[in-house]
Amino acid sequence: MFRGSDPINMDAKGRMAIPTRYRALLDEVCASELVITIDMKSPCLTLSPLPEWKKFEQKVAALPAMDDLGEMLSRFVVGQAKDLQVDGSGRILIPTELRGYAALDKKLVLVGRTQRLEIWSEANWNAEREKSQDNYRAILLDKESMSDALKNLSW
Amino acid sequence: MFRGSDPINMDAKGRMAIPTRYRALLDEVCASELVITIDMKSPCLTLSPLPEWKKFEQKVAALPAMDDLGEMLSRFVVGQAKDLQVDGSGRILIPTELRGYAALDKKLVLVGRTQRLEIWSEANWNAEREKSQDNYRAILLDKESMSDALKNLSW
DNA sequence: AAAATTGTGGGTAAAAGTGGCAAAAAGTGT
DNA sequence: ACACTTTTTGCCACTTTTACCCACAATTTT
Repeated sequence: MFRGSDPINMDAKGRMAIPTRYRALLDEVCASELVITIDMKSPCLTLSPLPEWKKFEQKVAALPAMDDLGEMLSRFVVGQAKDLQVDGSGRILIPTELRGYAALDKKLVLVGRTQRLEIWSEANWNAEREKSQDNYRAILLDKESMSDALKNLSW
Repeated sequence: MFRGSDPINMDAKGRMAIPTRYRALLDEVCASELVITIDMKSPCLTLSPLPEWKKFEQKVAALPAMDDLGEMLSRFVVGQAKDLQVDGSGRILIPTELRGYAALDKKLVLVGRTQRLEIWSEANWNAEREKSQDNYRAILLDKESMSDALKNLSW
C-alpha cells in the first residue's frame, strides 16, 4: 500500500500535503479518514487509514487489564490518537500536542510502512537512519538475537 | 469508540463539558447515562457508558470471594462509583468526593481508552506521560518482561 | 512556452468551549 | 409548617479555536 519516503514542508499552521500518489487510494480505502498518533518506540508519528487503525485498537483493547505494559500502550498510544480528515487541498493538520513528541518543525519526511505511514522530522529521520546503519548489520550477523519470525523471513 | 485526549476546563461548580464529537455517540449508546469511579491503578478517574460499566461490574462480582485483591477492588472501585447524567449543555458534574483522588483542579485532560474514558488533572497527566516516556522504551526492548499477548501484537 | 497540476498561504465563517447569571430545588432552623 | 439560606441545575452570551474555501505561486508536462 504505502512505500517510499517523501520530503514535505509543514506550513505555519501545522498542515502537511499528502503526496498525490496516495490521494486517490486514501479516498477509496477510508474516505480520506485517518488516525494519527505517537509511535511507541521512536520519536515519530504514525498515520493510518481508519479501518486499519480500528483493527489495532481492538487488539489493544482485548489485552488483560492487569498487563501493565499493555495498559501503558493503550493509555498513551490510543489516548493520544486523533482522527483526521484530508482537506480539500489534500492536506492534513498535524495536532499541536503531537508535534512536540516527534520534534516536528518545517521539514518533514513521510515514510511508507505498507499499511501505515510514519511522519518524521527531517533531523530525526536522518539521525535515525545513520544510527541504524551501523547497528543494523551487526545485528544481522548475530543470529542469536534474531526472532524466529525474522530468521524465517523469505526473500 | 473513544480515542484521543482533550484539554478541558472544569468550572467553579466542578462541571466539565464532554467534547462534542462524543455527545451523539453517548446519547445513542447509553442515553447519556455514565458511571464515574476511581481508577484502580493510577491517580485518575474512569468514566464509562452504563452498559459498559455493567459488564465490568459483573466480571468483578464473579471473582471468588476469597480473592483478597478482588475484594479490595470491588470495595473501592465499585464502592465509590457514581451514576452520572450528561446535562442539557453536554456537561457532567464530577462528584466532590472523587475530585481529591485524582487531584483535580481547574485544568483537566479527558483521555479516550476505546471502551471508556479517563479524567486526569493536567498536572498528573503530564507527569505520567513524561515518567512513562523513559521507562517505556526500556521495557519494550526487554522482551523477557513482556506478556505473550503483547509480544505477538502485530502492528 | 503555455497549460495544467500540485503546493502554499491566508482570510473568513461557523462551531465548540467557557464562564457567568438566574431560577429552581433542596436543606435547615425557628 | 413556613421562610430563609445554600447548593444545584439549566440557560445564554461571549470568546477562541478550527475548518473550509479561495487565490496565488511554483513546478512539471505536453
